[in-house]
Amino acid sequence: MKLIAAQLKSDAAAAFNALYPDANVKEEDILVNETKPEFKGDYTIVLFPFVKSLRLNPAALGEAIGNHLVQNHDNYTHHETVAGFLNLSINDASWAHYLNQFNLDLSLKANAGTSKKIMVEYSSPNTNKPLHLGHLRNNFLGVAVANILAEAGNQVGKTCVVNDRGVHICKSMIAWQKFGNGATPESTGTKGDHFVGEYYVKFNDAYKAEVAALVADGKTTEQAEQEAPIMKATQQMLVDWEAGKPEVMELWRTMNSWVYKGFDATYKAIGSSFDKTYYESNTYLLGKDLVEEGLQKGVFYQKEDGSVWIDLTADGLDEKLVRRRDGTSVYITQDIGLAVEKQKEFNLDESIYVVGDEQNYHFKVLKLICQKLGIPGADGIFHLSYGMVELPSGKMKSREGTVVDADDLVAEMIRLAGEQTEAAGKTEGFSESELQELYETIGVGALKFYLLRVDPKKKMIFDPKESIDLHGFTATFIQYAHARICSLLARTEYVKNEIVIHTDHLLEPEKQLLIQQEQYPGILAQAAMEYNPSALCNYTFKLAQQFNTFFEQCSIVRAESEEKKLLRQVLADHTAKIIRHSMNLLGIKVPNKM
RNA sequence: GGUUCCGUAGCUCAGUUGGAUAGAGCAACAGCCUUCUAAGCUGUGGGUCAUUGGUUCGAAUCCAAUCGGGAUCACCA
Repeated sequence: MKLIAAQLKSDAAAAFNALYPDANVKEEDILVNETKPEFKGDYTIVLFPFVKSLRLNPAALGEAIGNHLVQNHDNYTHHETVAGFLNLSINDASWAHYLNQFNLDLSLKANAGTSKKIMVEYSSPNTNKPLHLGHLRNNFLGVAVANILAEAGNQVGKTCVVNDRGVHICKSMIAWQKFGNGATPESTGTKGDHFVGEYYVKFNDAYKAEVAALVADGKTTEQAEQEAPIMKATQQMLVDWEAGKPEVMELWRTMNSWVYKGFDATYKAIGSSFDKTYYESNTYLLGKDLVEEGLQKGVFYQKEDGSVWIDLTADGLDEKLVRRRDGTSVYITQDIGLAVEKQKEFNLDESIYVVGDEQNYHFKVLKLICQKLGIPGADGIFHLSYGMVELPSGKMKSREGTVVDADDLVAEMIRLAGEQTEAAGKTEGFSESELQELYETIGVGALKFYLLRVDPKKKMIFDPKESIDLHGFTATFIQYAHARICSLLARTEYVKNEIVIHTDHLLEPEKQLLIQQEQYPGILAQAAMEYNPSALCNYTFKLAQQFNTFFEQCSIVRAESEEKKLLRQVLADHTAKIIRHSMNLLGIKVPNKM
């Protein structure tokens, strides 16, 4: 089935070519907009692009094309050219036809662009501290983008690379050895990732104290930082870990297992899941062979001290180290190795990395090196770069204790959702467990929407006061519209049936809602093409807004006729279906009543 | 300093491959519940689209310069 706007494009192209055979106008040359409310019409064709080549003034051209369309097609009833814009009115029968044909799955499939094999990597936690606000944006983006790409016809997997080794992990291990006295998450009643995070903080406190003491003894700060016993012990532990020393390995496994238990709970609460998890402890040695290979191919070169480099100055970048003097590999080398590994395992057309924009340079380099090495799938590497989340007071800084913890934030949002629901007196008819579910739906939904509604590429400000607002441009607003529709359809005994909807003249709110609904497949395709969930947020909010206007002005209970009643029920039903569909892609639940 | 991203209403953000009088939400103000859920609706005020120049029928959008801000340029990850 063809959407009305798409049909208009092809009809208009045909009209151009019939009237001006030399023009050779293609469908994609034609720009169709929704007609602005102050003008008569539903859709608008922009004439300016053709004015010059056809040597006609806009008014004459609009008149000619408009006449041709109205005379040759039943579905255009009226045209009017205003300053180079050809406004066309669509006849009600066409809208009725669209409504009867409405099938979300079919129309989306018809619009599906690609069918690639895609892997989305996101979340990338460290096992020395709990997830924070920045991780939330990352996770929400990862899930939403994966969902959207899958809906657009691709085969999509989700993966997570856990940073479970390294000096920072050893820090919390050392601190636990020193100060833990055998405490566990169970013994202290603390969530595992928070428990381990506390020892990471304890490490830093102890380290700071040791450094201060050494400086008081007359050492320079630099010396003190190097010689502090706790730091030395940490470095020794890393060496022991790499050597596989049993007691270190056991402590490492135990503490990581605490963290994973904590992460699982967080992921469950925010709806994140993965098809495959990579652990850096397994992948950090990958890529070593590739250095040799690169040397042989002449992609890399060796300096006198033995370190290995790649020269990217011809590509406008710098020289980049890929293997240290001592023969150990660096971060980027592991990433190249992992890219190869992923490719072997999944044979991807596209490998997406959801990673903050502070790593733009890193991923440019990664892709370039992979391409130069001729690694399969290198061209499909795509860094989905997103901006940092900042607070109104500025950046989050762990040193200043301004990092917003993910679990705390989720809990607070749910609590506030409950508080506001009760304050609004909307708890009647719910069981205790239903209420709990509703609060989660509202609280978590609000948080997700708040973080997803901004263009991923842009940095954003997280204003706690604003984020808990459940009015206006929020998930709650959309959820509320959905709940209203559900209760409305139940109350007015909506029975879907096959009768032809005879629309006697559509009212403005009805038509506006229709036009809005018709945009959905295009918006979804755009969101997939741009890897941009915020396009869905903006659209869905606009749709809900449009519905609310319609809801105020077009009564179903007191509809003028049975046809009108059914028409409005169908419009409401379709609105709810689109809301459910799009919110589901965003990872946001919608309640049937609230 | 090199590279790169950004600058739109008091605040947070939209603004399609350049198109009509630059739009939402929040905040402020004024209305609307004996009628389908008021977490809603309607209305008012609020703009040098950082600045200057250029490209053209037409610029928030493209180009250049300037000002202001962020990120990055580790034998860290």
